[in-house]
Formats: sequence, C-alpha cells, structure tokens
Amino acid sequence: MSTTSIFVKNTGTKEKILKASTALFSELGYKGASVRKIAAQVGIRESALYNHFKNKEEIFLEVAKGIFSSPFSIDSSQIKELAERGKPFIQKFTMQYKMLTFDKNNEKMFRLLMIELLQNKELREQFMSEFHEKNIKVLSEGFFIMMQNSLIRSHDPMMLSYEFLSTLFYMRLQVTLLRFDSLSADSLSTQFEKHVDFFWESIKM
Amino acid sequence: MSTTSIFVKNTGTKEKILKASTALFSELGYKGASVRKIAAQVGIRESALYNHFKNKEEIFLEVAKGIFSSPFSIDSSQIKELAERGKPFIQKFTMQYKMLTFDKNNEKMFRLLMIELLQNKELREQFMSEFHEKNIKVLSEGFFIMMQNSLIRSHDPMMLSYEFLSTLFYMRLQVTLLRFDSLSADSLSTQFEKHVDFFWESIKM
DNA sequence: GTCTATAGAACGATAGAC
DNA sequence: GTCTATCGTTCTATAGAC
Repeated sequence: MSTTSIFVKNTGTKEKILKASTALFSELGYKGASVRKIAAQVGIRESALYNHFKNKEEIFLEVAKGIFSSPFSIDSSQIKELAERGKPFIQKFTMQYKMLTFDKNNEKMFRLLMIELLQNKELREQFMSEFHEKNIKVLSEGFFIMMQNSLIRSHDPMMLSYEFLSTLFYMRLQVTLLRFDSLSADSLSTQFEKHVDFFWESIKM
Repeated sequence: MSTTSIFVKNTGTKEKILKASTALFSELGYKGASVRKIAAQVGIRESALYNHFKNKEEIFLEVAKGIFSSPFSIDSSQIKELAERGKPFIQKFTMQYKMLTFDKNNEKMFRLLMIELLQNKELREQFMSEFHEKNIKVLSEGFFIMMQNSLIRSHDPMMLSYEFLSTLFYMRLQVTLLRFDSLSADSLSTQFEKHVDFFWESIKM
C-alpha cells in the first residue's frame, strides 16, 4: 500500500541513514562508525550519503540531537502537586528515570553519550546541563516544597537532590553496561524501588 | 650527572613511551592516540616504537594495567576495627576514594577507563569487578559489622553499599569531567564529607 | 539520487641501512 | 636502538556518468 501523498519523493533514505548511524555510533563511537560502515548498513555507496548530508560530522550532530530530547514530563504545577504529597514525587521521578533507562532507543542514546562524553566538549556541557543540573533543579524544587510542608527533615535541597540523583545515574550506567553485553539487568530493575524506599525513610519526618 | 650503574643500557625510552601513551590514550582514546602521535610526543620515529612493543595493542595493555592498580589500603582486620566504631569506617573509605579522585595519575586512568568503557569488553568486566563488586564487598563487610554491633539500623548490607558507593562514583565522574575542561571542582571537594554525614545520619541507630 | 572511480590523507606496521 | 623509506589498508570526500 503506497500513501496517496503528493510528496512521494523517494524511499526515505535520509531516515535510513540516521537509523543506521544511530546504531553504529552508539556501538562503535564516532571514529569507529566509518562512513563506509554506515553506507553499507543502509545498502548504498558512501558517495550517495553525501546527497543527504554535507559530511560525517553533520550526520553525527543530527543523531546527537536525540540524546537530550527526552525531557521529563513533569511540569511545574505537577511538581508542586506531587511534592505536597511527599513520597509520590520521588516515586514518579524515579519511575520516569527507570523508563528511560530501559527504553531501547534511549538506551542507544545514553550509550552514545557515555562513549563520546570525554571526546566531545559540547556533549560534556550538555550532559552537565541537561542530565545533571536540570534534574537537580526539578528535584530541589520538590524537596523544598516537602520541607515547607514539614514532610521531610530540614536539609539543603540541592544536597538531597544530588544524593538522590547519583544513585539513579549509577544504576542507569550499570544497566547500560550489562545490556551492552547482552547480560540480564533484572536484578537492577527492583533496585530503583528499593532506592526510593530507602531514601524516603532517610529523609521523612 | 650520569649514574654509575653498570646497567646503563639507554635513556629509558620504554618508560617515556608509556608515559606519553598514558597521556594520549587518556585524552584521545585508543583510536585517537595514533602510533604517530605517540612517537612524536616521545621524540622518536614510529618504527622505533616497535623495538619496545610488539604493536599498539601491547602498549595499550601495558598502560591499561595501571587502571585497576590502586586498591584501597583497607585490609580485613582494618575493616573490622573501623567498622566497630561506625562512622570512621565510611569516613576512611570516602577519604581514600576522594584521594584517588583528585590524584593526577589516577585521574588519567579513570578518564581512560571511562573513554574505553563501552569500546572494550575486558575493561567493562574489570570495571564491574574491580570498581563495583570489590568496593561493594568491602562496604558490605563494614555495614554488616555495624549491624551486629547495633550501630546502624537493620538493612541489606549490599543495598546500603550500593547507595553509598553510587554517590561517590557520580562525584568522581563529575570531578573528572570538570577538570578535563580545566574547570574548578572545588565545590565538589566538600561534597564528599557532606555525603558521609548525610548517609551516616540516615543509617545510624 | 545512485553509481564507479579516484583523490589525498592518516593509519599500523615492516625492511634494511647505520 | 634509531633512522629513512615504503607498503598495504582504511579513511573522508569529490567528480562525473547514468
């Protein structure tokens, strides 16, 4: 069944290239994923790639856009609402973090991020702002509200956020490493909930 | 001034190669640190490298040996002694972890580890056993003793260790990233102590 | 938009003179 | 043990025919 769209153009080679590139970059890194390998996986010649992208760097940048494109779907009003109930706030946050951790596409992106983290300054800066500071900010807001409502003991919200987030990150890294070698990450799956329980017991009034 | 040793041999080129390789591998990764660049930094020709090492891989393996060669200087008897006093155990552990984090040579090794973590299966396995499981084991022993002595509340020692270690790792990663871009990691320096304090308050009886 | 053909550079590694 | 010279491979990228 072909679409009846007027814009038929061709077989969407550009999308194929991006998909193949994502897979290869996230397995072999920028240097390891050669233009040859990408073209071969798409099923075309190297030269044909250059009809769709200016150069290899441009392909990478297009792929890399996807790394930080999965923001948490917690807006300001929801933060307040959840944080006023205490534990549900960190439960919701953790559930979303866990979902990203085990999502196939996000897993690829996280792998790519970790591979290129020390090779690409821009990626490093985005990691700091999007992966770290952004999450610290959301969590801090929540903890601050909990303190105002006397749900948790008095602490520096940033410090609490750091403590809470670091374990989530470490679990995500471990899941990524295990699954990269096709090992089971089942035992880590329940650890997300254990983390929430332990942390909540540590801070609650 | 030349040494009077009978074994003069030469100018220790092998050591120079290893030093230059360490610097380059930990900045550019395995692929990025070419044999040419290594030779250039040492001040010899590529071909001369092969008088000291069979190939590039052999140089890398020699360098990589250093990654996991800084074991914690806490032996079994010391674990018991410190853990029976409670907080001093995690203080000592954290101080050693912090020392490694800020040590120039260990910083290079950690950088190399993170760069190649997803590209090198053997490194990944060593990371899991030497960086993760080994630390979890030492910490678990300590927490178990604390529980026996009713110094801390009852919990799964492994879970406690995981919670405690993950934050240390995250701080180390952040320090490494900041310093790689010549940024200050001063604000993170005090965070190690804050982590110990917060964690101890969370678990103590 | 795809192909063949090829350029030009960088790569790891070796042979052989000194 | 170091050098020069060179090999064969792989890389990104371009020119031009179809």
